[in-house]
Amino acid sequence: MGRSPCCSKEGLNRGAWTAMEDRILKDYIKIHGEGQWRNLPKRAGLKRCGKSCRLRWLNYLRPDIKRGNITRDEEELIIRLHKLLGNRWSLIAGRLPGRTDNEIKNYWNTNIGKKLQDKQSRSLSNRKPSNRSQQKANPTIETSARLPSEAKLTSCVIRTKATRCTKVFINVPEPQLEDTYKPSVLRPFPLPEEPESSEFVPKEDNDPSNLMIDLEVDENFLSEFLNSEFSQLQPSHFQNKGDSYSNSDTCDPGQYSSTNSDQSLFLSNDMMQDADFTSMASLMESELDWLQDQADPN
DNA sequence: AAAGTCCGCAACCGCTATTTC
DNA sequence: AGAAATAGCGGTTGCGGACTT
Repeated sequence: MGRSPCCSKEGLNRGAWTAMEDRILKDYIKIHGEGQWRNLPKRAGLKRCGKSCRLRWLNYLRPDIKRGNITRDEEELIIRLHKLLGNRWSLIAGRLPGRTDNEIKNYWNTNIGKKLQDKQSRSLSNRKPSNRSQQKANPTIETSARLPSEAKLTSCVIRTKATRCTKVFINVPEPQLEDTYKPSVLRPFPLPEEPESSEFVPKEDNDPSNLMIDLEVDENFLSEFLNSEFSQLQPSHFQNKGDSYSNSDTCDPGQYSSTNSDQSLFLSNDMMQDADFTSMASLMESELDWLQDQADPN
């Protein structure tokens, strides 16, 4: 399906915005509101493409943008949310009022990701001589955009292209009849400050017992999930597409796919003591409770 | 003081999902 | 039904300031 470019690039300004342009855009949106980005530049008299205007507004000019350094609390929240959501920066930003996805993404790439990587490499070198394959096997290394593609395969949440999340993949655990859910298992990968020898022992990703269920999630499910009372969500939000372990849309869990169809929020085997919806909801509810507490202790 | 390097951030790019016609 | 338009997302780039040599 051919698409015309969002704007004709001829005669348009590029690069940093001037104070004048900012003012024009701000004033225009104050009067006419957001939206209609394609037509906005022409109407406002800006020599910018609509996309650029939208980005400038969302990431910089919006009145509710919080400026200033990311606090320690915010950083911790970002780390937690990133463990839960992967590189879904807009979802993470949604839990941090006043922060933009771009800001969080940049912060992650320049600060947190680097810290985690340093910690990781230090702990690896303390244990054994550095070994690429060992580093690759450790899921706590979340790679930044600038890392080579090989390194990206180490991540537990793989999204090679910008897509909206419409599916949830769950590893079905082996039957553990007596096990009941323990909140601690919700954090499948040790936090940076947690010792590696916690009770969590990652399973081999290519363990064939890790069946995957491709759950089709209805519209905006994840946002709903994050913003709603979990008790109000119904199992009907999911439609089991069946055994997708061998589904061509998915991939061998040990060789995370880099195809377009990979839109998974990956919940590891150890996050799930039970594969049914109730357990999944309670798992996420518990984690979100914790996050809520951090964001708003009252 | 000048040149080179590093790093953070804003902006851009290419893509998909959704909506509209 | 399907093409086009629009909105939104995450990855990547490049500018400019800070720092080092």
